Amino acid sequence: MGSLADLIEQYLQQLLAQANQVELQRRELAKMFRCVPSQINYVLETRFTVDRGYLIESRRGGGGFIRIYRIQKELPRRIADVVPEQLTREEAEELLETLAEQGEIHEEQALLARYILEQSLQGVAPEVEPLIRAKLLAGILMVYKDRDNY
Amino acid sequence: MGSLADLIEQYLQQLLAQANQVELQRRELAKMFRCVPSQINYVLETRFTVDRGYLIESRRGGGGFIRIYRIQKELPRRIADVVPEQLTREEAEELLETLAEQGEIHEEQALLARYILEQSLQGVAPEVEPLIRAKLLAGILMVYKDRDNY
DNA sequence: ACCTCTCTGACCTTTACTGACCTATGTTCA
DNA sequence: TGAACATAGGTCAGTAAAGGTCAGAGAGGT
Repeated sequence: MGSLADLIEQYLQQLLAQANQVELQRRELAKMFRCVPSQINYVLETRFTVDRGYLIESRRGGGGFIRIYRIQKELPRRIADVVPEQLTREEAEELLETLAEQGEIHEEQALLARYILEQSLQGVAPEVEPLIRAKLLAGILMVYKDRDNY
Repeated sequence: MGSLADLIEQYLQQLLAQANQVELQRRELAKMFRCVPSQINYVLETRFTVDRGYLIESRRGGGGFIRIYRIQKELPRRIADVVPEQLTREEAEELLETLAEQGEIHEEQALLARYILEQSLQGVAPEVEPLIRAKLLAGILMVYKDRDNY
């Protein structure tokens, strides 16, 4: 950790922890972190995505702004609500990352889940892999959550 | 003993004795020990495996890093002692029953494990099934035990 | 001699960051 | 009114800065 992008992300998330909507000026923020304005876009594009529960709104020209909204993703009660029927590797990755970020699971648990997925899917026929991955992950999450139903 | 890999391992373990999570830069560490960066990967792959109770996380690109987490130390060994390399369905069944009886896991956890095994092994080629079943169960047990730490 | 563990280097992928150029919006004044 | 100017943010390609992978050479022990 410690890249500029990480710092900017932290700063914004800190603001978002207080209100769940924050407005900023790209130029100002860039000046604050001594970088080019497009760096701000980079941070927004890579860190504040819809997948992770954020929405971006912006306006150009005089009095322009960028607003970040945090979508109030209420916690799904059922694991099944969060894990689709099928999952590609990348989707599973993204899901775990999101869950960890939202504090649903610990970072270590996400890592362990990744490992289990990886190990277990060795030698599985490619056409059923996404299906099995989904069921497996659902199972693992159930264990983490200790039941919650299925 | 006395190989470079051993030295690097010692160094890292020393750091891990203080905090149970350590972050490093591959290039820096390599420079420190006057070796090529991929040597660090070798050490991580051979010494800091999940079997031995470690998890690795990393990021590439500018500001990249490698993080080593230590999960509970004795746990992986104990699980490896209990779960064989391969398991038939019946053997897995029996093992779960025994573990539940001995109070190692709860009855509900055994049920859930059965469910996960069943679901996950759908469509797996028969010749690798016992292998995957074993790894999967080991992973599940690791998760069960791991969960108790949080 | 052979086997296993170490170690290296060439090549690859991912992530971060910058700068040039583009588009949209507001303001001023002939 | 509308043309020119000022002030925002957007896009994208290119470069730099990490870590990952893998085949094969080297070293040490039996």
